[in-house]
Amino acid sequence: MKTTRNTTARTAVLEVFDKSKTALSHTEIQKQLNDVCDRVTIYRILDRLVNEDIVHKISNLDGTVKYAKCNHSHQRVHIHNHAHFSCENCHEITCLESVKPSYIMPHNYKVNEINFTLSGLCPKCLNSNI
Amino acid sequence: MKTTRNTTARTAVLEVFDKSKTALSHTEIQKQLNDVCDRVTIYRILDRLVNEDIVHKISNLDGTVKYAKCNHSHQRVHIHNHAHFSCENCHEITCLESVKPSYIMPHNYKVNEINFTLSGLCPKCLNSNI
DNA sequence: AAATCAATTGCAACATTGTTGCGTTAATTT
DNA sequence: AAATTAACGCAACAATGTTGCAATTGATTT
Repeated sequence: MKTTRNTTARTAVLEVFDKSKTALSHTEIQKQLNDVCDRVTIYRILDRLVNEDIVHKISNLDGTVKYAKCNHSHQRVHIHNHAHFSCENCHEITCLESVKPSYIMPHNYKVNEINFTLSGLCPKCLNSNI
Repeated sequence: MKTTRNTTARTAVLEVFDKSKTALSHTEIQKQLNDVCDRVTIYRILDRLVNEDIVHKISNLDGTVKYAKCNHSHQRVHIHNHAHFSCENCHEITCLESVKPSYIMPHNYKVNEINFTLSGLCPKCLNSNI
């Protein structure tokens, strides 16, 4: 079977996530890593982290893709059904762990996953900007 | 001021939308158009149609972008706050006009737009596949 | 500690998707 | 029919993501 290894690049990526309170794009991670490893390696590390359920992938409204570390230390099984907030001003994406939408589906659909993204102004920009 | 023109390419794109019951990607539209116009032209037409509120743009979970014609003939003001369903099997995206999530936001956020995408199996694949 | 094995990496090359500038074409107005 | 300018085609570019392969390195075994 495949075992996963703790490489320096992987550790560096995880450290970047720990330092950040918001979700990060591949490019943002690359800039913070400052040539620790190749561009391609970051893509592969992110793929692995997503598969291992350590990081989750967020597709934003504007087509950008970001990644955030999951905080599900206490949960056995982890479902990414929380909401994300995307700020139109500073473009930061934050997880709204507490926001879980309720909805009623038509019959004959089997829902496996939901993605709920809200956009607008985050508290920081709402206060400073107006 | 800028006026919008009814060109053959634009008409052709709108016809493709009318023929389709699901949301379409740029590539899908291009294939159906069969060299009616250039690739770039399709991008520009789609941009315009989105601006004119005739078509809405859907960013999918997997990062793909699709477009669908709005049906809001009867409404004065149109808000795209309905849900979309993305089938994991056939990859079709359909608008779930009736599904509107309810949710409670933390304070200090100003929500301007929401994107609610569900994925799983659509009725067609749910019946035929299993 | 050295050998082994496979997971991981770097590099180069490629694919896809979307954008921009500019000269030309054609839809609409007069 | 002529004038105006929105829309177009083309070429070139940019961003993002993928793939193949040889070299490297982390973990395990001897």
